[in-house]
Amino acid sequence: MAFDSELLDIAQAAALLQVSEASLRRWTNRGRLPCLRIGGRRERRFRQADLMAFLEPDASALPAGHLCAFYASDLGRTRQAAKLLEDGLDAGSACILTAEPRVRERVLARLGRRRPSLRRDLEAKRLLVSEYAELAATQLEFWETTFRVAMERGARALRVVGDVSGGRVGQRRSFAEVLEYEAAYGRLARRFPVATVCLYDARTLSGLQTTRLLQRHPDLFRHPIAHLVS
Amino acid sequence: MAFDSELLDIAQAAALLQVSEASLRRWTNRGRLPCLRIGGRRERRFRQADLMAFLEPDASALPAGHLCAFYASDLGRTRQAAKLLEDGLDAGSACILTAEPRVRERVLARLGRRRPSLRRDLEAKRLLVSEYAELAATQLEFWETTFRVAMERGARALRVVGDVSGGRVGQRRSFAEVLEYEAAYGRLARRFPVATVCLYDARTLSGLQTTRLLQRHPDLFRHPIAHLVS
DNA sequence: GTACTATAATCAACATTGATCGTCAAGAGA
DNA sequence: TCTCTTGACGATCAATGTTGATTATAGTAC
Repeated sequence: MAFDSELLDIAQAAALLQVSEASLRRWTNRGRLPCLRIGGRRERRFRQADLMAFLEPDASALPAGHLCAFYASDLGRTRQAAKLLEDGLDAGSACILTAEPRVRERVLARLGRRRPSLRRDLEAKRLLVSEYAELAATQLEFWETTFRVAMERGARALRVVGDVSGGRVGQRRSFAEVLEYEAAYGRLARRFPVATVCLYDARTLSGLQTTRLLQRHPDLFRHPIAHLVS
Repeated sequence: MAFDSELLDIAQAAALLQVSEASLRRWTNRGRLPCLRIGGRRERRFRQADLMAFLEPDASALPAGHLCAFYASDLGRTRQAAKLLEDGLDAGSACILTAEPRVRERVLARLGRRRPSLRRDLEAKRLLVSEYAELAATQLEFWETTFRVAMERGARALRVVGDVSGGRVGQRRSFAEVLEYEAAYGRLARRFPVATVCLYDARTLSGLQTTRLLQRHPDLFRHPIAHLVS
């Protein structure tokens, strides 16, 4: 069977995705998978691009992008950061954890329990730890040089996990400054193959602030979020 | 085989649409598909544009899903709701607006200014307006029957815009009840080709509440959000 | 120009397929 | 555990696919 044509009938589409035709019919009937209809029998025709887009990316294989996530407890923060770093290291990415010392300790402790090779990851600089600089400009320079060095050392992908709410940053910077920093970081990170997850403490945010943060992380969303907040 | 030329012969057209030449002949003979004739043998030639136009879309602009959005002002609420309904009506979806009377008035007024045919849309039940029921169970039954009736009436896609924060619901129901309602609605809506946008007032939400709401609208996100909140 | 072959149209008869509905048991996830 | 999804089956209906035969034209070789 040849898949070289743009449009596929339901049998070809089922073979391509390795699912039953019944599932394709259910998915299209419920509007989850787009399809075209042709002829008096309204036969389905699928675009290859739609079928490939229907394959959801794996959570542990974050593609490059600028994302954010929220925690509602200190344990939640530790768990999220450790999981993201574990997945990144497993995927062979050069990873960077940025958080205040107490948080770093907890995350590394949890990570070490699940990952015996953690010490070697740190020594080989596959995992770097750092703390947010006082000045946003200083921090942005740090990212620029760190990303560049990592790429020169042969890294194929990067992963950044930052606890933005924690430590000095969350307390000393105004919220407007945080927003501005996020926007600037997004522009910088776009030039590198880096998957970034900014962690925020949901307990310290208002609803309005949370939505403003989401606007600064458009990679999170499946659809354009022009009207997510207004 | 190359399809880059403007005119396709019947073999190329059949390959493009993944149908038999016999069907193309039948469709052209009955005038359902335009084609050009050439030479003393009256051979068929097809324009690519005609072939693509013969493919009928089966999904509306927005794919089905259960989304939410936030507003920070009454005007923002009106604007978002009107825009979503306008897009839905343009896409041919059967649309439903659920909000308290004062909000409905404003949304319909704004929509009417941009859409002269609004009155006919209402009369033809392409656009329904309603209000949230006191009991969640009652409201869920309303959705079930409304969706079913709309589909039986020939609707190919549905669109729901609901102002959850507004009116009685936001005030009388506890936040936990809202969360539970959203989860139940999500399970119900999954069975229909419906694109739903639940509108929330960001001014009345805490950061924690906002993140909990986001968890109940996983269709918003590009990636699984198992770790978006913890 | 002629002769020959390949091709497309047309028509008819028949076999196949896909859509739609319902049901149901096994499996995957929460 | 319970719920939802998936794959599979059956039945029905109408459109589609297939095949064959015939005819006239297009393309090609001479």
